[in-house]
Amino acid sequence: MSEIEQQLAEFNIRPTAMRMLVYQFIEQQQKAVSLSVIEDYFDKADRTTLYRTIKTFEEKAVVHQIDDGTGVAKYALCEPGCGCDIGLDLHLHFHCTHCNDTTCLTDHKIPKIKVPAGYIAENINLVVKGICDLCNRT
Amino acid sequence: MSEIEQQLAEFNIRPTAMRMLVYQFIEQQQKAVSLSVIEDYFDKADRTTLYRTIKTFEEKAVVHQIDDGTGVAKYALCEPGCGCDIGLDLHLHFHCTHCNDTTCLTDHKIPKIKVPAGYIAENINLVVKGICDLCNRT
DNA sequence: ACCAAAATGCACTAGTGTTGCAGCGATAAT
DNA sequence: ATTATCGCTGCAACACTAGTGCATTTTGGT
Repeated sequence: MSEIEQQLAEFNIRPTAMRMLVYQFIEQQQKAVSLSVIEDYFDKADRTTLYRTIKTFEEKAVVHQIDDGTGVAKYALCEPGCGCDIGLDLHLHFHCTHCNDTTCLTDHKIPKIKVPAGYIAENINLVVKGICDLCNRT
Repeated sequence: MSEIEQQLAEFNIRPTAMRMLVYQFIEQQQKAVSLSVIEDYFDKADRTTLYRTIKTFEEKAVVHQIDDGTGVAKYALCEPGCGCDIGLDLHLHFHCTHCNDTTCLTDHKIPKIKVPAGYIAENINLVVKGICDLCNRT
């Protein structure tokens, strides 16, 4: 039983070949990936399969969806303390307007936000836009 | 010269009938509106015209685009100190997951966010999701 | 009134997200 | 081992949003 197989099993996901490959691919990336990127990489596989694979991962809190304002959903692996398993996604994301990459800043937590009386805050999405480390140096 | 005509003139926008109507409509809303909502309201007008009207408003910093995570762009009037005129959009937005409405919380500013060394933060998008005042009371 | 420029309307394209359905393979029950 | 079942996969199709090119109309300036 491979390592990836074990990890998927922990999330109660049946470890099919496709799922293991997709998991491995997302794991290798240092950034959040969109569905189209995954499609391009696995050009043999069907769009729908990849779509549903991601949906499954999302439901089981393997990955979380990131909306960086570009209009396309991106996904990144959840990490311990990520909060995704309890429906929260309280770390912030950085979107580089130069290379268009989006990364999780897991160790930078979102500060406490006050909302007006009568409002109930359940979740927070915070995306910082700017120039990333890599683009800044070149 | 009507009041709306004057306001558009201040932004260097030629006050056509269509634009004045759209401006008036957005102004009347207490929430951010999507393009489809505007289309439904002005069912006589062409989609493209409304689309380009909004684009013009956005370029001239009359309205700002809001990405609340629903996948469709919404728009709301800019206000003094909104920051849109200098490319910043530093107030936060509230998206009600119950009624799907998104509102500007203009008087609630975004706290200072720290980013890792090497990163340059240029703009911040902060959307709080939850239950709004109105939905909470009913 | 006339002309140039801008605004409008129509047609069309592209991309993303989503669903229904049929086939196939793995798994479980007999 | 055979069969029944369930879930995964692939194909096709649809809905919606965003965007573009071009012809036509409207607008503002002279």
